[in-house]
Amino acid sequence: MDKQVRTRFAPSPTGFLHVGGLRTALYAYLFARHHNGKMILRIEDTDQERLVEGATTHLQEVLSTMNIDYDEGPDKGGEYGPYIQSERLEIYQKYAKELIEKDEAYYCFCTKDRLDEMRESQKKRKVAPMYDKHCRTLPKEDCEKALAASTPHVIRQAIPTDKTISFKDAVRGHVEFDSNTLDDHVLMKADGFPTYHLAVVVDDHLMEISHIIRGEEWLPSAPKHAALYESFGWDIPEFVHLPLLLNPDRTKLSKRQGDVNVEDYLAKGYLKDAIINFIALLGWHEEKSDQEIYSLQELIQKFSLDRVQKAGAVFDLQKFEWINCHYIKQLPDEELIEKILPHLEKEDFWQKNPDKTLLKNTLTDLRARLKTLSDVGEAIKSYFQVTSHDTSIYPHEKMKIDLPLAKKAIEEGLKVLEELPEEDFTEEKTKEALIAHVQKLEWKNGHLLWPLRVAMTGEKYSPGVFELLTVLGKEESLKRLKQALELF
RNA sequence: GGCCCGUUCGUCUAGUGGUUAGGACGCCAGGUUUUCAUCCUGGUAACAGGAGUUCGAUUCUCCUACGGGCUACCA
Repeated sequence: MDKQVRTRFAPSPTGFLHVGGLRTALYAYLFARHHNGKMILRIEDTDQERLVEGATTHLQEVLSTMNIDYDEGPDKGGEYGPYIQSERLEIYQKYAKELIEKDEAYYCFCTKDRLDEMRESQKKRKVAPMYDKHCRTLPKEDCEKALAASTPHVIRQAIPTDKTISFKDAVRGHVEFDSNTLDDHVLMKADGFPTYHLAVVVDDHLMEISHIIRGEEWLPSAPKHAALYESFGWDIPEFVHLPLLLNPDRTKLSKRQGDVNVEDYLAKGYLKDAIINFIALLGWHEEKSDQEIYSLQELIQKFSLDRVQKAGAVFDLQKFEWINCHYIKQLPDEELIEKILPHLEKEDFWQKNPDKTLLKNTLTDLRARLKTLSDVGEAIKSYFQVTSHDTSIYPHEKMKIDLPLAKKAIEEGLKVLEELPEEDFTEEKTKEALIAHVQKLEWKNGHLLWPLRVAMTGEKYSPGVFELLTVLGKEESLKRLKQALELF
């Protein structure tokens, strides 16, 4: 790469960060870092109506928590600023004027009514709805008169006629369009703001962006941008149109079919490393490799544009959960506890009994149970409380045990456990002792273990007897068993 | 309707002019812990269709089908 690599992520501040946006940002970041280049954050707020207050700050925060550490942007500064488009209006106006002078753009005074009518009739005749270029041939005098009278107007791009516009896309190769199918779309709106098409081209050029990495939904407007570069006489950066992220039904990923915001997943307790890992693999994969787990550093080292997939990728929650599980299992004790605490604080049982020692004892079992951090309550509540004593659980079909027998089992268990010293409340020792007793009684394991487990938790599903005994310790275990005995 | 893009197991993907088309998630079965979760073992499952090039195409070319995206003074 002879020129310095400069990529940008250019969201509009209209709300939360979409996972598709995160992937675009991630790829821009990975590519820039891989080539020792720069990544820029640029805020595209040219649509005043869709602005959401605080969205820019929020965007910056989320990127930062995801460790996507861009080099230039509204909050970081840089030599190519300002990085917020609403602060660059004079720049766009200047370049729009230049296009007018070059006859590459023209003033348009058409009213909304006229345009609506025109489109309506085009639809009726089943022709492509496009601007009819009415003002493109407006006599100069009329145009000047209208301008002098301050008639509301826009500036439209004068798309060349009868031309093939082609460009190279890093993912798709050579792409070409017939210029006659391209609309003379608006470059400058009546409110003095540019549209995306003008702003993006001007800014990418001025900010010396080398690779335009964005979603595939932009591919149809890329030829217009290419034409604009040509009108200005500028070099065209490399286009990189990423395949779309998809719903399970293969439409463009959207709400209604699940969460799409990064902050939703963060809040649910998906780890950021897991999110990055999962998102990165949606549309990119290392050559000749089966690897599934990648750190951010590893991604930077291995990422390349030519391994980007052409087809869209379904956002598959199950695989996402699996990756998240993987990362949770690898978390060291201290970190796991730290991450889990905020989710635990919502739980009744924790508010009543915030026993950190007990929590620590559950960690091994907890790692096997968590899909997301927010599952923590469900996963360990039986260690903290006896939630219910549903006696209907005891006469269980499979176990062929009825209530009197269950009671007897608890008594037998108690006998053994009372004699076991506190320090022998480990998985191995409790198992040894209880199984030996089962053999002595000539029972089946389940006849003793099942009632003990339910007695200690009051639940149909819970951790195993030996785990419970180990985590709870002698005192608490015996207390619970005796309690159960009274209840039944 | 028009324009553009795409198509390997259900999903994410690896791969090659000659392969038993590989892995992961999921699912199913078995094992461990007589619950659940974890863990281990095994299994299920794909080159959209047609034509051409070729001794041979999943791989190269074309066509068709299907899917998707775009089609605003939104981005």
